[in-house]
Amino acid sequence: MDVSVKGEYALRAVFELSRHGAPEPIKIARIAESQKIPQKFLELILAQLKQGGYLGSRRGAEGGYFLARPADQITVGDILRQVDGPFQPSKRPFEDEPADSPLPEMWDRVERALSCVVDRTTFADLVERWKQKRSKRVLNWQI
Amino acid sequence: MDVSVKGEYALRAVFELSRHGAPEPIKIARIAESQKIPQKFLELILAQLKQGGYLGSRRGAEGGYFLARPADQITVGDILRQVDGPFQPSKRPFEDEPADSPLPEMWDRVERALSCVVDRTTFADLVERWKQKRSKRVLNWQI
DNA sequence: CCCTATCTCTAGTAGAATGGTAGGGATTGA
DNA sequence: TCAATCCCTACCATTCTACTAGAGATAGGG
Repeated sequence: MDVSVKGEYALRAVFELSRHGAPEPIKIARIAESQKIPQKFLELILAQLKQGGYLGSRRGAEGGYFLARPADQITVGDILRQVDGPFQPSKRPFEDEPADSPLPEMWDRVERALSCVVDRTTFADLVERWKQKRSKRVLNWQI
Repeated sequence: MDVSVKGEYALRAVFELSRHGAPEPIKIARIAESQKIPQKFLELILAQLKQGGYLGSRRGAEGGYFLARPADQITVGDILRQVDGPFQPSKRPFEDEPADSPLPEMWDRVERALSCVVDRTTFADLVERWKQKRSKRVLNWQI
């Protein structure tokens, strides 16, 4: 019931792109540095996210990655599912399980609860919260 | 974001004990058979659950396992945490993460959402639902 | 008091997943 | 052209998962 490091890296990378907002691409190296992700590993992750249609890229000098659609149309759940695969709490039918087991119904509830958070949180939301946190820190700093 | 087979087995085993309800112990072999769990694997799981204080056991002939406390005082979350370890969605502090990242807060929300299901569902609840399902089936069968 | 059914404890293990690394090849902007 | 960048394939060490094996401890029945 935990998220892989890869998943966390993917979220951080997409957050970095969302936060920047600008249309010009950002280099892998810069994302890797500012989010402390091993660069070569990040390359694989970003390729996977591009493959899923969430990111676009440009190669050559001054190339880099950018969001393929607005930040408010990409959810945390999208990204996690893309890199870690679908997260069913338990393998769905679970062969040879007694037919009247109450567990599948519970797994449904778990999945819905999870979905309520990850499929409703967009990267625009995350950026919003990050900005709020930031302005608070500056406020404290001024006092 | 999924539960191990071991976790699922543990839940099924405790459900089996809860469903039976009686104070006399139930044999590993019987649980293994009725819930389709490899017996030797189940032995390890049950030992772990006993170690956690959720089950008790008696050895020798006519021995077996039983609930160490009433089914309405054991939650799904208890059992999952005992066998799979604490499920933090992401490794808590996550070293070298930018301090103002909005992700930790989101992981908190995920954890709370998860907790709302697994820590509020007791085995008494599961047995209750199982009975309802069962009586419905019988009803259909009679028609 | 013995014998057998049961739990208990320690190891081992094949296969998959995780979290990377290495090294070059393809493109593009200047 | 050339240098910076993404792209692609392969590899690899370690850990985790889902078991299996086998012997030991113990309690009830006869």
